[in-house]
Amino acid sequence: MPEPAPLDRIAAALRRERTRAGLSLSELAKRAGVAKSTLSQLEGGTGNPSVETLWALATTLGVPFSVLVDPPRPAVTVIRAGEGPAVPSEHADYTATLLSASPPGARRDIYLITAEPGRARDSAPHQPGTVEHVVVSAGRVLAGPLDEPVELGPGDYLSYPGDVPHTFRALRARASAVMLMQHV
Amino acid sequence: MPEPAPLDRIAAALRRERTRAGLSLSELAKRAGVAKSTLSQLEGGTGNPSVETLWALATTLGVPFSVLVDPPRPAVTVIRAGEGPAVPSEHADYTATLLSASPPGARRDIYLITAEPGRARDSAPHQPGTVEHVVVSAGRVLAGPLDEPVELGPGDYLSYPGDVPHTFRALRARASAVMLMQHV
DNA sequence: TACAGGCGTTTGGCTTGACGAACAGATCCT
DNA sequence: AGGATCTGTTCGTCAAGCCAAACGCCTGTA
Repeated sequence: MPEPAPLDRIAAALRRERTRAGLSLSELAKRAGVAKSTLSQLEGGTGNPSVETLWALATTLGVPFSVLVDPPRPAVTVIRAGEGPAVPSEHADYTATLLSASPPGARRDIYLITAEPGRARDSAPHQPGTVEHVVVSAGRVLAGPLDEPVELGPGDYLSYPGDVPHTFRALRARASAVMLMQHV
Repeated sequence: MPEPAPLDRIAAALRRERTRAGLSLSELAKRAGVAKSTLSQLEGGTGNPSVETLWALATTLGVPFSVLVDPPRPAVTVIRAGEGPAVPSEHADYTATLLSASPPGARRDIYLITAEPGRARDSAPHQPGTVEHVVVSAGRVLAGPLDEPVELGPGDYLSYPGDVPHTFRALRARASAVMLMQHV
């Protein structure tokens, strides 16, 4: 056994989301098409629901599936321009700063990219299913898959598969962009 | 019944992730502590796994739980500055453009925010567990939880819980920012 | 050819989740 | 008081998930 399933977290999440929706146990069970005995046991921490059951509950609660299995947690974080961990790069005229690393379950990283005009910054394919999102803040850039890059200006948005070779390059003047790297 | 559970998606995801990991069905079943007959049926689309079973498979595959229940998808998308669906707002000097809506499973939206100086744009709490990430592109803004907002300049990054009242306000001059709204 | 060892499938039995009904407690109304 | 109608719980039955073992298929090797 690699790791125990979070059955008690599911129980807690179910109670939490149900009360938030203002539903009684009976009502939720009825709407979801689940026996209220089943739901009662689940909220009690007893039981190991099938995907079908949990899916029905999640959809009628209007919450994504993983809310019921993944833990919560937030906080306020500020990273000032120029601060934050810089990602190593081959050449100095390109910097990527990691603003928010993928917490388990969120599967995405947020970077601030700044690049001087000149050499392109080509990237090897990432994990299959990875998608990158770019919003340009300043300057003009050429970005996207190596075989069909797109020219972007301030405010432009681009998303493309990250599991193929892709590029990022500042045109004319220094450029900056926010990049969201989304792992499947 | 509110909606059929994505049992065939789970089947497909299992096959996909397993082959990506370079594991045989037998090997994965062995490592996960699951009978290979069970896994075989699951990958065949037959069956309705319990949370325990699916959890064991997900963790040994090293992927988050929701990868197995939510769909994939990529593509190249460009939204030029000023285009894209604008989110309705109370007052006209604040615009939020939806760049990438949360595909089921990714649970995050990407917005481009522009605001004129003046009235603050306060938001009511979102779904519990929501986290917002802001990277300022231009101008100076005051953003964050209503009771402890933070002043930000170009390149600054801020993240804060979205499930409490929060605000966004341009100081002095027009400001723009990229906002990632991450649902749990 | 024969055999060993990998693969993914199908089969029978045990275990257990899901269901409906019966249950006790709490309001509320007559 | 006595229904009436909620709440959430527990119990017995049935269906189904899970497991181990046996099976057929293919590949490499003696």
